[in-house]
Amino acid sequence: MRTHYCTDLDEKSVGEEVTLAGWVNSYRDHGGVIFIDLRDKSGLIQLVCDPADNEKAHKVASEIRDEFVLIAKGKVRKRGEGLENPRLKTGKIEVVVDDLKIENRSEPMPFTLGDPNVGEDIRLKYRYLDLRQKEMFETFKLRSKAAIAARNLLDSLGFLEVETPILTKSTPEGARDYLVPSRVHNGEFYALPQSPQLFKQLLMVSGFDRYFQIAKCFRDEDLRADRQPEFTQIDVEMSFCDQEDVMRVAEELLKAIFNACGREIEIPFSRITYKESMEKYGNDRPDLRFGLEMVDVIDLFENCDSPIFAEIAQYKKLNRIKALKVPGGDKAFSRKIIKELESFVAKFGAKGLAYIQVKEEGLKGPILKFLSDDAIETMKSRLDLQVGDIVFFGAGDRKTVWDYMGRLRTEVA
RNA sequence: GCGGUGGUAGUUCAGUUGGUUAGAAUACCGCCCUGUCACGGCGGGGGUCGCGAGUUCGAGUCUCGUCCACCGCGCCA
Repeated sequence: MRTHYCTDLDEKSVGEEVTLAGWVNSYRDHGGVIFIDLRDKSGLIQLVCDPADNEKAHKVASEIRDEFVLIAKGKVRKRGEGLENPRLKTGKIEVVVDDLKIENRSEPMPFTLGDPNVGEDIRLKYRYLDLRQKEMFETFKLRSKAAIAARNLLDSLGFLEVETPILTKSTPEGARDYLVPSRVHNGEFYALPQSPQLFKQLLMVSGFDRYFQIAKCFRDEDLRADRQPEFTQIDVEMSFCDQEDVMRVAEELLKAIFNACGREIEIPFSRITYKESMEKYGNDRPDLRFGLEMVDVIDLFENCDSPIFAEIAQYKKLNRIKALKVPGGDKAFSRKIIKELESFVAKFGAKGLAYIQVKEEGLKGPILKFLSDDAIETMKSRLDLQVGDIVFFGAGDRKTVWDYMGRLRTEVA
């Protein structure tokens, strides 16, 4: 029935009789000629219904509204001079319709496709409409490609794909289990797996050696913008291996997945120790797309005139005083923004947020008066301060300082 | 569980200090329009202002309660 997808056609198709099927993306009724942008999974093409060409098709076309489902038979024609649409992949051609069938009519749309401001609740309510959008289809396609690439790569490395049960016994980890009542065992419940670890030992001791699964995981915890209660995890397990083996498999896997999605990445990845990551970035999954490394300055406060800072500087193992220089930050951050950053870090246990501004006329900030001239000079060179910079300071026990300074780092980035 | 923000037309939003008949864009309906591609022109319909109380001569607007949504914290590897 259908002979082509919309974007299969191009200038080479001119003159061909084709049958297309799809949805009305938009229509323009000029009273005489009617234009229809027809959409299928491949993209758009313009249909033309001119009463001079075919009166019957034009009459059908005059009833058309957005999102009607059509089957259109017609001939591919090159568009005239100046009538081309460079924004369309098929913009140099159009299809002159000589037989138009309305397969299905559509109610008016409850929301505008492609409008990025439409709330997610309404999009989910009309999921079948939402999924018509190209971006939605591309997302599914990307996911499919990633999953297939992961399977192929792991298969090539000798991993066996397994599936483990969903209805299982609760294995108390950190997260709450989702529970499913059992009909057979009255009053008892199955738990849905938080992750598929439960069956690891069973397979490993049985000598399966290497296996993986692309597994659904369930955690009955509150959501975040980037966190769902139900998600998919690639679980890879291997026997008789060391850290290096595990990292190599992970790198190969990520390379294969990114490659399948059209991105080249370099392996091996750069590696830093846990300690270095915590000291410079304040967490164990640092965002390395920007610098903004925190710098240790605890030694400079050792004999300073502030009892609070001096006290903290006494215990170098447990405490930290970290400086975070934001180049050009003095100009970029208004008083108000700095206030907001202060209350931002306060949420994570910061007692305050000291800072030093680097002005034309010199350094400015309330903590300068506590520091010796020597310490200030050392600070200048250690942080390589330039006019226009701002430096934030976090002081206290190391876990707290790492946490809020690390969060501050990504917040200001 | 806690905090912040929001809820007004199908959708996205505006609505002044509490004051006449609650607006715009888009969508929808009707008429007109033969080269548009976000087509255009004219006209029209469409509202439990989340819900419930309260203050007031008068509430979309103020107060309290409640429900829902989003964002964050707690929680969550």
